[in-house]
Amino acid sequence: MAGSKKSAESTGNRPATSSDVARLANVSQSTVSRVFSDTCKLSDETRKRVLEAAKQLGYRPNKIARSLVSNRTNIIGIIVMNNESPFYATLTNLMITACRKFGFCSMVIRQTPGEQGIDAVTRALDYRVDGIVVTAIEDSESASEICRQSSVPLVLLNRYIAGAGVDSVCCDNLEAGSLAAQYLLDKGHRSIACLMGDAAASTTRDRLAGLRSKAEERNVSIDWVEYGSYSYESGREMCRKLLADGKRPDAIFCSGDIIAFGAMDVLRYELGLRVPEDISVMGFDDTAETAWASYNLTTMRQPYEELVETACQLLVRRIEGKGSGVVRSLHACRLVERGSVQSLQPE
Amino acid sequence: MAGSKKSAESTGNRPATSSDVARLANVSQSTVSRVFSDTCKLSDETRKRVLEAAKQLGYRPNKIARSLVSNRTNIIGIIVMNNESPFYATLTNLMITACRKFGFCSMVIRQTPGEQGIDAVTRALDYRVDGIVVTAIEDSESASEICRQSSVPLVLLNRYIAGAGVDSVCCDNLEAGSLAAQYLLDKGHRSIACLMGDAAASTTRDRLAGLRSKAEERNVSIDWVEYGSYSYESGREMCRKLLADGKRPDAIFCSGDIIAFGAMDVLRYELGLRVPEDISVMGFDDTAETAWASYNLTTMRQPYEELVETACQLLVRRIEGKGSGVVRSLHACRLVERGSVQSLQPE
DNA sequence: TTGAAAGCGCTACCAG
DNA sequence: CTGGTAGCGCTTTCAA
Repeated sequence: MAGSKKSAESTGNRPATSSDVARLANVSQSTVSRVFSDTCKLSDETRKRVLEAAKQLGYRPNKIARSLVSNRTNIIGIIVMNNESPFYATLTNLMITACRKFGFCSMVIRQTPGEQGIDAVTRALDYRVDGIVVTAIEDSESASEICRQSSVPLVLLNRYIAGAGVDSVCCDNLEAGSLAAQYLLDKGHRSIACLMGDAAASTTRDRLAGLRSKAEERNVSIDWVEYGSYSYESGREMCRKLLADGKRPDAIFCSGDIIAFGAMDVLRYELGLRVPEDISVMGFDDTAETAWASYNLTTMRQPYEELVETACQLLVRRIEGKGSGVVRSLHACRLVERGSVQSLQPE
Repeated sequence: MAGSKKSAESTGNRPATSSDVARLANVSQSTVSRVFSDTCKLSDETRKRVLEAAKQLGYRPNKIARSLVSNRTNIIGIIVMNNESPFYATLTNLMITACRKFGFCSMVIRQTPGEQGIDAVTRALDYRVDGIVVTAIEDSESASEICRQSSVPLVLLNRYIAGAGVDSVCCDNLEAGSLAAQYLLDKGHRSIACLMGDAAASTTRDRLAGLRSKAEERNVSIDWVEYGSYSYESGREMCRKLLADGKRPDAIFCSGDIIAFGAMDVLRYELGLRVPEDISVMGFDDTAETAWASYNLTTMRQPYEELVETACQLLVRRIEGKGSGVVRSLHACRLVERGSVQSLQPE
């Protein structure tokens, strides 16, 4: 149709291609390509002419076409699930920012409730993403398997799989749990209840294990443990259930801040208890809301930036073919003391 | 190197291509393509053979290659900025889900602080996304201009540009503001202060305008208005500033829930005032935290799902080349009455 | 330093 | 219903 008029300053309505630019600048298409891929050996004169023509036509290289031949999309797949929680939302946002910093775009894939983890990964793989980051996901094993088959690097963020050959980056939940226990114990708390998220997650298990071992080291046993999920509602329910049994711990350790918020609200507004005067509450993650005056929650801070930066760096190194054995990168948490834990010491 | 062995059950380490499958199934490459693009006219026999071969090789069509020829990536660019706020995080998550429902993947692009809005859009355009959704962005005009030039559909979500020829989907902020005023007035409040987010945003302006016009209709003037941004900290600061001036309104209307949280916390924990007994607070958006017992915030609910669904539908229709003039889709908000507004009526 | 030509993996057209 | 063939817009040899 309108295709015959090829002498063109204008390219009709379709985006200009390198050939269009070449024609206008009176050079070969290869030369145009070279200008935009910085394969430096070009005369200034030619480069200038090309750049001018490109500008005139509003030319920008088509990354899809580039990807096809270079076998690199410069896209990182970010696979998420429970993104409603502030913790994961933050992690995802930071991850997108970090990817950008390393020159990558982010394809965010949410694993839908009914969906297998492997299907979410496959959707990313279909676009030939250069690498994949997984935060929460069900069935990470098969996900990692399919990535290996496609030889696409995968890193687990805030998760790990024992024994599996997958790179992972998390905080040292074991140590953090232990630190939390130590803090609570030092403050004189002896009966400590635990409100835990998803029992299947490595993070949940490690936090409890760390807490427990430190407590036992000090001859305190952790007898009251509830499991639920990382959500406000679950925090409420677990708290209700705990207290309904007539248990009255000195302190409640929650494996996530959002659980702590739910618990605190039940304690204060359903049971009429004061926090921390009547009962202490401790969280985990240090999401933005912890600092809000209504909660003012003492918590273990995850080193967000560090985690994300490391994960991204690791992934990029893999993408560039560097890197050797399986990496399991562990990062220290830090106690952030606010006002939700009472000191029971006579001092 | 290893390229000569083309008889292959295995394709080395690279992903299998349609040609690999064709060879194994003893059909032409075109036939393989047909099987996977559902151009139905194929004998069951052939289809079965192809599918089997594909399975054996772990073949999946390369969407990048498909995109190059079909001129459709099936990717939607989602451009966000202030994604720290729960409201935008929710919107983004829902948008990703909606895109998926319509068969699209999401490339999430965060406009970095120093970056021009147009650059963020350009990054998406470089990947030839089929359409773009913009929530927060600076300088939407030039963004919309470049989309028009590339003839890539754009829809503004929770924003609009007066006069510009851009599709937009938002809630009816004017009406919502008016509804909020009506509610506050009906409850007997006469001196109403406003803590507003970003003064430049159409949403902010409309909410205030709606509130103001309804108030004036009832002979109440709105004299105390602070501007800031949609953040907890800003909420705190505005509230401090408001009350430090010795002003003591009956009620404070906040143009976003997160502002209200900051305000409530200052009222309660810095000024020792009770909400709602001493002063009433009303929010806007209905983010998840509003229902938390600590806040229990009365607010105007944005119809999230409806907004997102509409935006996605609109975008998809544009992508498919349907649709006519500029659409400005407006959606009603609904008052959600919780416990942060006191009735001043003698009743 | 530049140009010509091949080809990335796919769709789509045209024959048969 | 199936195969051959021509590109999509780009990078990358290989020559000149």
